[in-house]
Amino acid sequence: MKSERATLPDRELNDRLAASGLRFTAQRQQVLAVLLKRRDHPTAEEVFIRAKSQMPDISMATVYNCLDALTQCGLVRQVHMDRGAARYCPNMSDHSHFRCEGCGRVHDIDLASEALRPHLPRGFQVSHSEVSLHGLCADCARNSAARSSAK
Amino acid sequence: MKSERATLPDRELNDRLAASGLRFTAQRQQVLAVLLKRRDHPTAEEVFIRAKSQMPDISMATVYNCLDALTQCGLVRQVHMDRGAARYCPNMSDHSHFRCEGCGRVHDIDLASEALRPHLPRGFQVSHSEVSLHGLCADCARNSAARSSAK
DNA sequence: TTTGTATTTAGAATCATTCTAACTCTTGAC
DNA sequence: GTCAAGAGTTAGAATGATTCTAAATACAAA
Repeated sequence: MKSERATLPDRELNDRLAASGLRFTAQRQQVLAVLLKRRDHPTAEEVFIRAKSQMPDISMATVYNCLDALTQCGLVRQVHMDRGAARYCPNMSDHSHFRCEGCGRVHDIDLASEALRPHLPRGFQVSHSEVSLHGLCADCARNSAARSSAK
Repeated sequence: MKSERATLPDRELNDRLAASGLRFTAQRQQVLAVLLKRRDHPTAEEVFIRAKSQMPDISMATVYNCLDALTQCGLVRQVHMDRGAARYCPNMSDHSHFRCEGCGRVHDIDLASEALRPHLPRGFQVSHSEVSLHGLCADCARNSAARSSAK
């Protein structure tokens, strides 16, 4: 899980968009900035709220459009944890996600989906895979252990 | 991935339901029968259509209720592949799913989520995990290879 | 400039799912 | 057996996330 530069230069965004036949726009820049600032896997609605605080006229439809555009050009990934809203992640390395049932946070896990390939039946070709884990993160597990031994 | 008996006796269903404080009903029996008959991971709507052909008065709300009840008492699992409708699987062994982008079928894959545990950071406790794979199944991969070499 | 295309926007539409309230069926107490 | 209480079923309304639509706007190339 290598860390990426905190701020991706606009030039990079521009080039990536152009490579997919998409234009650089202030809204797309803003949405990407939101995702890079706090890498906490926000939902589209959370992205909307954060983006709106900087850019009050942005609309929900545009946030969805921008998230799509950024996903298309390979700067962002959609993450599906529960059955609820999709989340967005700017960490493009091959990794998995863990959602803590205690604090609700989604953690990046260094488990490459590439590692699953050997388990496939002969002849199957994987184009994409997703691993989602649920449980207690280290902090919450410690707290819950402490709580139950205290009573 | 051991195969289960094609028809689970009603007695078993009754016992499992009772163990969760639920009653045996004709609708729950019918919904389970649908899932056991064709183990093709149908959505709630597909279950509804199939159940309705045998039991014309059953409603969608009841199908959801029955699927919940069967999930609760451990006879059925929800499977989440795309962002769309949840699917239902009566294979309770620890396995994963592969959705073929060619034929749309969902295949059971003998990949225990238990196998992922060693990859977790120290202190994390997993209560549940799900692996979903996408690509081409052996049949579709073969067909697509044949098609592209023919042209 | 002009013109064509991409993008943004608000709101309507859609899809899967959950909720609600009325009705029905079971079960257990008498 | 009768009856009340609690489960379960039902249709339809409500919800939440997302996509679609149509009009307005902004760009980019000619």
